[in-house]
Amino acid sequence: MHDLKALRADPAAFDAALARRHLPAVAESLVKEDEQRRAALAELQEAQGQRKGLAKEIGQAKRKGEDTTEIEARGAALRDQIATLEARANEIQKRIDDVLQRLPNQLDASVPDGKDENDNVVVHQRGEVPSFSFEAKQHFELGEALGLMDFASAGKIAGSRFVMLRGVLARLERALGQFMLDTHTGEFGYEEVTVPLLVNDAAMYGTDKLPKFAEDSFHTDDDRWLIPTGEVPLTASVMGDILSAESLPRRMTTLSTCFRSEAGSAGRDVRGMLRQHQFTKCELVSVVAPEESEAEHERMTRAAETVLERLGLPFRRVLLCAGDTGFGAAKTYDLEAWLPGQQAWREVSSCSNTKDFQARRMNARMRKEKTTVFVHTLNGSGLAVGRVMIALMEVYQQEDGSIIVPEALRPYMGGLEVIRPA
RNA sequence: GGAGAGAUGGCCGAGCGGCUUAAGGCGCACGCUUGGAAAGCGUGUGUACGUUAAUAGCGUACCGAGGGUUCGAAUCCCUCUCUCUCCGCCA
Repeated sequence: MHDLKALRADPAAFDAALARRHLPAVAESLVKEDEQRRAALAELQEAQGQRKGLAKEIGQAKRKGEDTTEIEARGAALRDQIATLEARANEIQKRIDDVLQRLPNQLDASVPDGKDENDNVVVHQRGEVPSFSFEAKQHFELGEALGLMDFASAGKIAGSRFVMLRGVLARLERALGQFMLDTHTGEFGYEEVTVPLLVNDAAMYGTDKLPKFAEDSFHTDDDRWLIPTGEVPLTASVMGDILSAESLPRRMTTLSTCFRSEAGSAGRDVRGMLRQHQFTKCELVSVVAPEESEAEHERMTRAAETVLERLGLPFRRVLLCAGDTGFGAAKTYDLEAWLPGQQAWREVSSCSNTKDFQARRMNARMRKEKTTVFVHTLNGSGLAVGRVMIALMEVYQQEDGSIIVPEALRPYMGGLEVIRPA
């Protein structure tokens, strides 16, 4: 959501921000609507004041036993007038909100211009891209050969874009999730939280998944949504709150299942478990004072990177350009792991600073001196468990199709060092 | 799923059509008092929008949420949400 007062104060800046997103200007028409809104509001408040006065007069007159027929008639007329004024003010407000709700967040000054992912900027790369003396396989070839990655059964019972992991591969996924949680809670001060996987409209709207991205998520018969990411329940948990300055920063992490309808990605990544309707992700969310969010963004991204480093997976940090930055984000770093089988860098984390964009939508504030200010919210994957597993399988694969378990994970795997065919 | 009770300011709690500008208490802040503290006394104590240079004033709205009745609603009516008690079912 956007600040109407800021728009009014500097319409040109508002349009300039939209232009960076390659969107048309709207400030002029919004400023006009806002003038109408305020005029209507002034009229309404004037009439409400009159109603208050009249009601008081009638009350006093009745107590004295005087006849109030005449004033009551004036009151009745006023009531109708107020109803009309109220309807008009609401209608203008709704028109403004409908436009504002659908406008993306303003980009941070440090975000590079650009059209799509080709204009993203690689910030740094960590770890060596491995070379193989044989032809590296893709994760699904490895997994199916091991007999531990079962797409056929999943397809039978659920459809495409689902998988059943078996045996030590199922355990590997579990191990990765535990390892991520332990790292973030133990070393980075995140509070572990288990969350509802079904949420209401308000939570989805507050985390900017509605109204624009309704078709990307699954909706239930009883009017709830399957969470597309743990970000939704974690962030929306402070919805409507006024937080004390001492309670910030608030850092939360959850290991949750996520659900995506993947409408509109037909034909993309159809093979394997890169893009599923259901996947596990360790999510990081921070709620911080406005002046802290930039530093928090770096800190959060470092937390996510640390997991990749411990697992010995080569990755790079990418700063998304203007055209590739998501709707709610002011600035986003993606972490991309190297997939030897695919010979490609693939996203395993996306860390965003939304600044006050979500906070405004869900009305989450903090106390500051005599007043309140909107908090800043950040979210990042720390990390996408399924995709990290894919990277791990491909990076640690051996010529015979076995997979070496990275040292950091062995305590979580009962000491297992190599995954071999079942 | 069935039956019942409830939701009021940071917290407790009264109010159940107009004298509410939401009583009273607790907490908190500031001041007085004191050698110092406690106690005591006094004053203040929410959010949003509008107006404004202003986080000063002034105005409007807000008693779980949304509708309705009325000249007037915390108070009456309807719908919904959540909490509690009991019953049923159940991992």
